[in-house]
Amino acid sequence: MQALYSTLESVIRDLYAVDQQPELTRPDEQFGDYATNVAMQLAGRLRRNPREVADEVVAALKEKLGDQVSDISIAGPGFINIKLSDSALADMAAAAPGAKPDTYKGQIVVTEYSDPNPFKILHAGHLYTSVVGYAIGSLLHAAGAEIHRVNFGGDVGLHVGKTMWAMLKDLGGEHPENLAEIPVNERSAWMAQCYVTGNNAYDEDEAAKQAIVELNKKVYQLHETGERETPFAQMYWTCREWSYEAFDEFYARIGTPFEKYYPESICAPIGIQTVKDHIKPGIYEESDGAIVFKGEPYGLHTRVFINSQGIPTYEAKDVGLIMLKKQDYDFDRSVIITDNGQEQYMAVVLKSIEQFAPELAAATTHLTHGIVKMKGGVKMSSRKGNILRAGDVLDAAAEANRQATGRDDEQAVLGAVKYAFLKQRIGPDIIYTPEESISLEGNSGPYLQYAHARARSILSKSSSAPVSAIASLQPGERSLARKISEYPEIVQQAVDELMPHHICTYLYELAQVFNRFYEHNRVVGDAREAIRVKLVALYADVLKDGLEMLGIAAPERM
RNA sequence: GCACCCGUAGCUCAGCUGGAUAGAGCGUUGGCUUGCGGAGCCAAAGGUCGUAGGUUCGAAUCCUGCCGGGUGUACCA
Repeated sequence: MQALYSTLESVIRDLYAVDQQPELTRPDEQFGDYATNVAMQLAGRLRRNPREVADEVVAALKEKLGDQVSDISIAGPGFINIKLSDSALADMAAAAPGAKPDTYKGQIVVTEYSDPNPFKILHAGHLYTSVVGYAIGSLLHAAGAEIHRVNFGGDVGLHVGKTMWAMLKDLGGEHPENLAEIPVNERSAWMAQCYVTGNNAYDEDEAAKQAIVELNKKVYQLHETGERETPFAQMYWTCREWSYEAFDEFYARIGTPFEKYYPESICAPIGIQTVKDHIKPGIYEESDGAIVFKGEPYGLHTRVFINSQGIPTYEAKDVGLIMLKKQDYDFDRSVIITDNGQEQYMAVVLKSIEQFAPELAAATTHLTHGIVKMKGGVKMSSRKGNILRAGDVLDAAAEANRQATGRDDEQAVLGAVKYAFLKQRIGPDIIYTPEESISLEGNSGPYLQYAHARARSILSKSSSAPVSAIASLQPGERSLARKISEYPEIVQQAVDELMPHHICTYLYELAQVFNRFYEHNRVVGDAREAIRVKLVALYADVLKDGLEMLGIAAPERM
């Protein structure tokens, strides 16, 4: 591919002495292996007939490529279609499984995603962003980056005040000893319920609202003073620990571990300091007792970084987080993945940082995804308690898998859920339908896992050594080789866009091509067994590589 | 009000750095019985790519207006 591209580029330079970036695409198989529209682009620039230009380019290409190609032809308004020789195509396929881009070679990249808040419950959205974030991290890693996966969450903030308020009510006051009565497996649910209760009280009861605001301040003070012994402090620290234990357990279960948690309490001091150090016109400014950044000059809006009570908002903590990440990792790039409700918010935060640390703002990428919605389009809110919990999603998938196969296969369950999330382009909302997400048929995770296991099974039945080089291919074999050879280009595209769904789309198409091949071509026992075993092995290797990059297991047997 | 995002088959989505007949899964209808794993394969039906213009040799893709849906917009996260 790369060689073909440079050849095409040099041919154009030699012929026309112009700097034209040619485009090489993978056309419909009937047209060839590669196609370029460069003749039509050049025709416009040179004011010539596109077919004539194409003729000249084709002649030069044939000259240079020699037996690398079996045919180069002109079609339609001036497309140049290139068909590789069988051996050249087979060589490309053979190199496909291990080929990786070097886009991020030598770079340190910090990825931050999932970001659940302690004292609240993990919902389907956290599951989604964990899966997607993990896959994006894998893409960066595959492209050569040294990757650090971190997680940011609010162990301080109004939601903690709300939860603590309801906890105090439920436990009859500051009685940390009563926490022992809550069964271990009910801790998360209890805290989630307290949050909902506290949130409702905050909205409906003025006295409760005042009390919650005070509790919020009190929690901040715990961090300032390091207090851990008072009954209130014991309650807070115990429940905070429960949250992180639950998070660890969850991430371990789904296979998306994190290297570090950045609690907001850690980010707050450095955030406040950074903001205060830059109180000057055009950066952070005092307004109505609060410290704000005015985004209007940049087409953005004004946001509060430190409120009039002196408490840092999420904005200041995010500033602190960015400073801390830089201190800890000295990254070349920081990738933050959140839902798209944060897009304009983050734009303000980054614009404010740009005013005093432009290089830091420039090295930060904010990727946003949609919200997980239930079928029917109802947005889930942990504030109201009508949420689909992360555990519920996995449990439903496990139950469906059990119904379908009569077995408990955690790998298939995770594969189903992860793939259902990953196959969709990152950006728009995700309409989550439990029944569909766990489907074992069609474009699904288990389909691909099964495809891989099946291919391995075929290989285990053959005693034939795969050929080292393939000289010629029959039509079905050629289609398979051609599809396999596309893999590196797909990975490159996924890396360039940081879009894992390209991998999903490709792997599914690959499996379809294979199944068609396999339907009509015997492998074990056939005269062409050595060649076909080679192709099946390459196919299985690409499936495995792709699935694992997505964070999906590729079992040998199912 | 202003800003941003989204409208492709009954449903869920690919395709969007402009290109050759708009693709897939699910669902619907009809085929594939003895062979390497049928979680499969083959076929049919189903689309004014929200809408009206514009740019272009060429527009689902780029630009503008409109319609419909969503999000954000100062002391929540």
